[in-house]
Amino acid sequence: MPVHNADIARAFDEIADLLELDDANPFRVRAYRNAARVVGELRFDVAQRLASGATLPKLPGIGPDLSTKVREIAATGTCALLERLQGRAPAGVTELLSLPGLGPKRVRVLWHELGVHTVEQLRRAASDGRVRTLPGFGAASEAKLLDAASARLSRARRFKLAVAAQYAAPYVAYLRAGRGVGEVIVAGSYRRMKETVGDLDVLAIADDGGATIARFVGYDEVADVLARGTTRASVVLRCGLQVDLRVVAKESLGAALYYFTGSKAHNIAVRLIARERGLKINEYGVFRGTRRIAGDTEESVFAAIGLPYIAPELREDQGEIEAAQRGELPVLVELADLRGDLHVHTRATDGRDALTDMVDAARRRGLRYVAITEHSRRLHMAHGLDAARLARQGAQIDRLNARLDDITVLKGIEVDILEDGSLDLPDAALAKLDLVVGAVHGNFDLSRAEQTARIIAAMDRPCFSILAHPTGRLIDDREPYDVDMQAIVRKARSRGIALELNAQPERLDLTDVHCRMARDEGVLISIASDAHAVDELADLEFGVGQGRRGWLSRAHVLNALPLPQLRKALAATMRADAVRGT
DNA sequence: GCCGTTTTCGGCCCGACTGTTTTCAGTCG
Repeated sequence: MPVHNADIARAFDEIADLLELDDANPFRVRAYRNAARVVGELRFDVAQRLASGATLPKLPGIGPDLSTKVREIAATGTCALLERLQGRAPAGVTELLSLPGLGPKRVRVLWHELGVHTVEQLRRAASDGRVRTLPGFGAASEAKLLDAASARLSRARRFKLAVAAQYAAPYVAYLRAGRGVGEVIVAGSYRRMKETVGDLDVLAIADDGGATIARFVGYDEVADVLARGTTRASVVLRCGLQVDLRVVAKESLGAALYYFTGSKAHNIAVRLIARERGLKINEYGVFRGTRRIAGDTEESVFAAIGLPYIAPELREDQGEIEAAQRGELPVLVELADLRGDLHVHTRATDGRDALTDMVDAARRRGLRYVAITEHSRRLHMAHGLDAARLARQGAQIDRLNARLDDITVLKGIEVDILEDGSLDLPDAALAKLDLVVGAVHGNFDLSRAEQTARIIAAMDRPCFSILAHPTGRLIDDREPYDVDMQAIVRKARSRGIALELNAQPERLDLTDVHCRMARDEGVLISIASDAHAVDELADLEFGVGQGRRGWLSRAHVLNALPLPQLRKALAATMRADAVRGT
């Protein structure tokens, strides 16, 4: 069973949890948490690299001891310390730590005094009235824990970014309409464009904090008020999404925005830099002693500690601070940089809108080209195209192009990569197209070696331009298939193939980590909507957000190329001369 | 457990809210 970075990260996180329950030195706990984060966000597979005989580079915060444990876990899936700690604690107890209102101290009391170590046991103990008898607990805590345990047993914990956006936008508009309310901004992981968010962190500038808080908790979607002070409040909406509001003074907006955008790891790293300069950063500003020297804008916060502005999507402590210090921050791609969309469906297969409507919608969004890429015949459910229908659609596109002057329709296909690595349509049919987007839509459960070989075989076909949604994952719904992304990236580079960053909010596939891996290897990314309806072209926004998290500049994005250069790049992937019978 | 042009020891980011331990610990972001 191969061990992946996520497994190593999980092991470190569990060690940290168990150490906390053991009342260990909090800085030791932090070291394990940091190690979990660092390993989890690496752009290469640790176990694979070690197995190949290579050594690990020095990783920040991972010293001799943790580095030994990384190797131990990579080889065995666990380590002696973890097993020893697990032997001392009942299974499931660490999950209690993730419930709101429970930290190590209180979990320890629940466990030692009541024998409670699972969420279900906690729910029972809280509903029986046993929790309130414990030292440090009362009736109020008991009720909150009952709610938290019941909620955990019944609902999902994180919201996809696009779903959170549907709740955020009207709530923000409602808050803005309040008397004396100025700017209202959603910070946190939402602003960093993370693919899922656990809650919304909202900042509001307001004259009267109390009135704004009152308006906030009075919103008609609010199901529960978790906390309510003079400058902060927390609520849960009926959909289960938690929203936190902070009311800040106008002159502190930059500092507050910076502080509450995070990430936590980024903030901690930057505050260390500030401290080395004799400065203190908090949500009110940047201070030298008691004197406030910056904080009205985020730019002023960065400037005060000698850094250029770092875009929110980069703030993960993944090298952006060092890059900023060296003056080497990337200029990130923007939605306006996209000149086209290279993955779009129509009613001919499983899309909902007609070819002309999709093209018109793309044109209205300012795109200069759009590729029609229907499913191929294997996907019966989607009424996939065979060679004859594909040819007929090609003729239709020719006629359409003849009367369009401000957008070009490209002929493409989203062809299925079959289990043996062959493609679902004959090379001769593919060779007539402008581009071929290849995709895995079945046989997800092949072994890593088989899946990798299958996809690489497909990429070796004469006509193959872009690998669609390269890991096949559906966020919270389907795990990515097991594939050696490093090998895929290398193959893409050698053949001039681009990898797709599928912008559908439930896919966002590539991940940010893989995006950056591809970028570092010089592989172009196609940020594509995979739209099945006119409205879904707007999903490009989420793809761009993910791409920015993956450090992409315009130069790394295939569909940021002007049409002539795009055609040139695509032509190199369509080796029609290698196809017989054309 | 990590780290080092103030350091190989003694530090390790910072403030608000809650509930309950009547002066603050625990938790959270």
